[in-house]
Amino acid sequence: MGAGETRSLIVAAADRLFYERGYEATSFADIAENVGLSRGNFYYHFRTKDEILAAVIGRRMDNTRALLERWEQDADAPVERILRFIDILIANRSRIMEHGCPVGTLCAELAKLDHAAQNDAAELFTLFRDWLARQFSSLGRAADADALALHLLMRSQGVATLATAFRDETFIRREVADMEAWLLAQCPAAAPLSN
Amino acid sequence: MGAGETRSLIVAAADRLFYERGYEATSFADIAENVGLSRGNFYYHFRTKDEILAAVIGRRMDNTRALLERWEQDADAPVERILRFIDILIANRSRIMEHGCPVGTLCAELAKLDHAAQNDAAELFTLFRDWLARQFSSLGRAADADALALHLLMRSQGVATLATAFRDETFIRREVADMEAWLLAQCPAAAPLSN
DNA sequence: GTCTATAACTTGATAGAC
DNA sequence: GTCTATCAAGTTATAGAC
Repeated sequence: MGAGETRSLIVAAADRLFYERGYEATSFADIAENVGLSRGNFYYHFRTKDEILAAVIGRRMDNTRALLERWEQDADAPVERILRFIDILIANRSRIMEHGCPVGTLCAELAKLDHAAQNDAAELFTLFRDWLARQFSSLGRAADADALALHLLMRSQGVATLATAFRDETFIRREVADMEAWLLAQCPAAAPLSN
Repeated sequence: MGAGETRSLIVAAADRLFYERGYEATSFADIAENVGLSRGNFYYHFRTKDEILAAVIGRRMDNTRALLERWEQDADAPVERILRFIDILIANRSRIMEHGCPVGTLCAELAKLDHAAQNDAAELFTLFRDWLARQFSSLGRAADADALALHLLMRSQGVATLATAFRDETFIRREVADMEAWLLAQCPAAAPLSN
């Protein structure tokens, strides 16, 4: 097994464990055991825990960029694209009820640890924020596109947090329906006579 | 110094540290040092970390009940009372931008640790949920009072999470204004002719 | 009720053999 | 590139003197 491949396995395992258990609660031993490596060998690939975290954030950045690109290719209409974003609350509901949103919970934990990488983690939010803002701009809401993007991000984070606390799938579905109704109400094309 | 008093000091210190640094990242040594106690003596008051967590959650439950009672006494109108709830995002904005919401972040962390006390922590949310639902009921929205309460809780959680990630006070104030507008729109008295 | 001393273990991290 | 052996420091937790 090549070094690059082993490194990828380590980052993938760390990504999953950081999400499921949290960054602080995940030890080198946990990750090494998960990959089937000895603790000693682990340090050949990553010298510090901060290095693994940086690699995990980088991996999530790549995956998120790929996801947003896919949404953009799969749907032409901005509203359809934004609906894809909203739908992740439904698609990932089980994991969200168990472990929350991967981005929101990582940012919250790093903020408490006053970790140097907290701004890098927030960049994951920025990817969604800018992508959503571009969709709202295409929708004819260029003036407040960023505020609309943040509002939608805010809702998804609130839903994820309460879904984790109450483990209530009905709540998720109700709020998703409310978000979709809100989205359609934001579309100027829905009220052509008012222009 | 009596045992009860020392115990109170420990719980108060743990409450603050759990909020600022997180439960997992706070050690017995941190708490003991904060209170000015030796590590050994600490175990006279609390035998396990779970016991401290239970005491901290109990303290927060008491403080929350007192807070909700105060809001109820300070304002007679349900709308006014709900506005008090929304206002904590403004009043506590600095600490929220640094450490998030004390309830949301604790629930998220305990969920990841799969901790036995995660349901007890969620009861903190339930206090707000039931109190808000009572206010919405008084407002003439008995039919969907619980859904409205959860919606408002959801928004406050979303705002807290993004405020921590982006450290953006303007965002908080904009979303609070939006929440207040939403609240007034929910009030049936605002549209008497439609009844 | 408070302290020191210490046990038993896990943590992140290193050195060096293969 | 992978391993074993090992390190110092930190973790929860206990025993026993004062």
